[in-house]
Amino acid sequence: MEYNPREIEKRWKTWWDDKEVYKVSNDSPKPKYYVLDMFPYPSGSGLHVGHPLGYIGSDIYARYKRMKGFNVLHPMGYDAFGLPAEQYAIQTGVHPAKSTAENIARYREQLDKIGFSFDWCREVQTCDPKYYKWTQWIFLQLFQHWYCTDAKQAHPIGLLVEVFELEGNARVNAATSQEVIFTALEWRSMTPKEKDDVLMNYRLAYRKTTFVWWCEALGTVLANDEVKDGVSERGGYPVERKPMLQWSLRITAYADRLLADLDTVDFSDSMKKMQSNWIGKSQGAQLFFKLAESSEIRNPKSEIEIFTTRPDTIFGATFMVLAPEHDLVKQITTPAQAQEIADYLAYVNTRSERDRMSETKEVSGAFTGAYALNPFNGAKIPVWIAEYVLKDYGTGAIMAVPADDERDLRFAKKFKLPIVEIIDKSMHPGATIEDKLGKMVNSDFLDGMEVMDAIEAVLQRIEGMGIGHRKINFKLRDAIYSRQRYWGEPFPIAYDPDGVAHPLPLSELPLELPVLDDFKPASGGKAPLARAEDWVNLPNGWRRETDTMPGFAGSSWYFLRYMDANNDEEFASQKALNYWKDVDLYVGGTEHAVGHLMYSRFWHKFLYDKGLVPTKEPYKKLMNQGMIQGKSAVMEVTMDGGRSLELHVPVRFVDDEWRISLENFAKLTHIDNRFEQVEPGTHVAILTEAGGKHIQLTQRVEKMSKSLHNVINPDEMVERYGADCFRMYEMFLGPIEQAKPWDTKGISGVSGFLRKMWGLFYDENGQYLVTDAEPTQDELKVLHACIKKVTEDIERFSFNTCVSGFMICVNELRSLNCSKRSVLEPLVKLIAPFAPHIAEELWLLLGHQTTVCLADYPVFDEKYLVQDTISYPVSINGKKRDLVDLPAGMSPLELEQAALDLDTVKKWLEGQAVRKVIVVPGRMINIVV
RNA sequence: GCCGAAGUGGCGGAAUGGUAGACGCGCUGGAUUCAAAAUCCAGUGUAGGCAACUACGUGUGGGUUCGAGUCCCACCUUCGGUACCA
Repeated sequence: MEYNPREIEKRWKTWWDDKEVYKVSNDSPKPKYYVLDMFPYPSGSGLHVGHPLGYIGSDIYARYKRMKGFNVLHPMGYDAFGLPAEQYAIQTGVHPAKSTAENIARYREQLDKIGFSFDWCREVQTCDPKYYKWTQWIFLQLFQHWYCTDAKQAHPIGLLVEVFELEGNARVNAATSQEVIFTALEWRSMTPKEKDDVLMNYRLAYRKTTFVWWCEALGTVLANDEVKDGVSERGGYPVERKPMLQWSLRITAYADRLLADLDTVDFSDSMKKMQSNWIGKSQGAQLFFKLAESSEIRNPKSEIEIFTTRPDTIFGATFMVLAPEHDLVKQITTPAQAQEIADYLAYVNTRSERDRMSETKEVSGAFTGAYALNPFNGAKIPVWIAEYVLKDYGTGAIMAVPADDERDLRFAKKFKLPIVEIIDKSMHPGATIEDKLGKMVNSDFLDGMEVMDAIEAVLQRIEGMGIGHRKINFKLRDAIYSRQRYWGEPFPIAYDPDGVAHPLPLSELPLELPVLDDFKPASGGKAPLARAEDWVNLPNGWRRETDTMPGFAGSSWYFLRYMDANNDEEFASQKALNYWKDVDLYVGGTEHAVGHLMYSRFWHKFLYDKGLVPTKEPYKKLMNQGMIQGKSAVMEVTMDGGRSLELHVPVRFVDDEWRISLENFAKLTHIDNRFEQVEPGTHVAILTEAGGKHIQLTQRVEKMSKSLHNVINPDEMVERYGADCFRMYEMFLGPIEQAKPWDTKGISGVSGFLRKMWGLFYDENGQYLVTDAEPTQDELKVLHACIKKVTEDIERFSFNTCVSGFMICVNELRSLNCSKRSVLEPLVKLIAPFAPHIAEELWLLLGHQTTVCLADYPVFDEKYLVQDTISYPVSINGKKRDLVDLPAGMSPLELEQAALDLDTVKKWLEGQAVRKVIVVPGRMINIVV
């Protein structure tokens, strides 16, 4: 009987489905283990070989844990709302629901071929109303809660209203954007709309006019992490800052906890670092600078509020800078400077974010004409505006200390502003401007103090004088939660004629998307939903919110839904939540480091505050899988006129020497119309030609992508080599967390290995070879060495070395001619997580009736690994000179003597005295001369 | 600029401070075949030598150690994150 993966794999897939082998119960005496993959967005181009890498790793681990006696939850689903389906709908008129369903079906088909042990009964699709009912519900919970910074947790908004009724907001410590203090009396006299506006400043989901990233091409607002390098992450379109009324989530309320609890989770250091940088906690002081009296200023009472981490440098503050968008700019600009400021603001407006980023060394700014007073010595300091101060960070205003800040220094030099030295760093040669080192000078009462002491001294003085206070600032900003798009969750919110936002009752959830046939954004920054007038306008005169939720809404809690995916009464039952608790192993790409992971950690903490989930963190351990890169074929062409072009040639047209024939080259115009510009020999100089019949191309390792024409389809690999082989080869490529190029050639090695393993059961004549004979010591040693290696390596997610361990084992069993049941049976169990189909088939051949997936994982026994002789390397001065087999159990002294007696050693020692001999029993012998 | 990860044969990669290059691809030679594919056997870091063997070898330069791919210091390169964060 020959190894026929196609036939075997098909049969076992059906068998697993029929027997519901992978169905998981929420009711089990076994310990739980939750293995989760980051669910995919089902794109139109299907899976390429890079996508399943993490899924295979997690599937191996899930299968391993199952055989180790755990009740393993290993689900899969789809992040199914999103822009591409909607863009596609705008272009083709195909409803996003339809194209998404088709893409999901395609993904499912591809995933099914690879033999994953997913429990598909628990599948979630974020665009399914049964699912987004609960996304909407959690949003409403956020809407109906505020964050109390005293209790360090979320409380119902009703509690806040009670306090307002009793005593106003003066003593409420909350994460809030409310700036005005009011009394109980003032509260009670507010109109409903005014009250709603106040409460909005406290809600965890709130509506506010904010400067947002507006993307004209996509017709929507984007979140910070959806904007990369000044363009939209999806599509690469330009974006601009624009003030708009938007829903936001107050993630900043949880900044401190999101940072602190990183210590409790098992993420890589780099991942933790990325998150803590994103949160960006800094300690300093918030303080106020009064404006100098002047009849030219419209509002001389104003103060400028600043944030600084270096209050000690205040005597070196020779000017102040406001962000161009700062509210005070209009009020304080003097008539004499009005034109200059207007010109500068106009200039800032023309600058795209990309311009701003590309020239960070170039400073620009304008003088407002106003002066502020140094609160300590009353010195008059000019107030400027400049691009380098950001509206969203701190208070949008700074005191500029050119002597101690590089940017301030550049600015001072350019605009000829004074520079006052305040820190003597002569004691610390090599210290940089950022180092908090040196002695204070020219600084009044701080003179002579070390920087660290001066910071504390000035903080105490500031608080004593009542001009400011200590403050912790975060870089993290609230997450913009509105998208002016169709294909997302509708907000379960309606506005009354006064514009007060009202939540929909639970009984009206899910609020389903209305059916539309035109998905283009409506005019004026309005979402497509505004077109569905019957849906928007309610009988009582209220209007529905027409924005939809962003991509991260559905993905912020999906891991909880898997625990109880078909529950219509709750997002998941408390019983299920308390059984599964949290994700033990989460596998996914690094690209979600700051987006998805932060949002879902935030939602989880909120649900924890509400007592709805039992754990503070959703993910115990995070594994990052590396990218599988493609090899693309690049043709560099120089057009007439010297313009050069880089074209990606589809790799299927490329031969082994990375060339393309002229014949195939001619076909390329049908694939990419850019090739129409390129005609060989005529108006194009092609880089290298080989023999006149081919064009030589350059190989480049880069991201696998449709546009680079270097995609390898997993279906083809499975079709040709089988799923088991594909799974093992993906693992064999290298460490799972590293990026590595795909090379189809190498797969034959794994394919040969599987056939060799099969060959232990059947010879080439189809003769069944397995016997019940007693295994020899050598055979048991080979087996147990493999059990030990594989088990240890699975535990540390080193799947590539597991595969080579299997290869070594099978090679050795072959050379021992071993086909004994007592050796092969454990081997089949051992390999089952990696190659489940062939394992089931061989398990059946060995006479078992039940699935190998639930067999006990083999345990290695040290006693088979003890060696009679040990092969000792003998070194002289650390250089290996000989190798000698010596009986195990020799004493160090005996080993030393045995080494010194060797001929090689004698030869090398000739004429030299032995100074020392180092013996590590079981390891090595080193002779020092 | 800052933060993080990584630099090992022709290639993917392996190596608790203790035999560098496991395993696989590729390549070379041989067996089988009319031939090819497939399969099997042997070899394969570089240089010199018929060989035994010798020298050199883990990005570069130093250091610690009996012994360094692994630890420490400085630098170079690549990749990822971040970007005027006060």
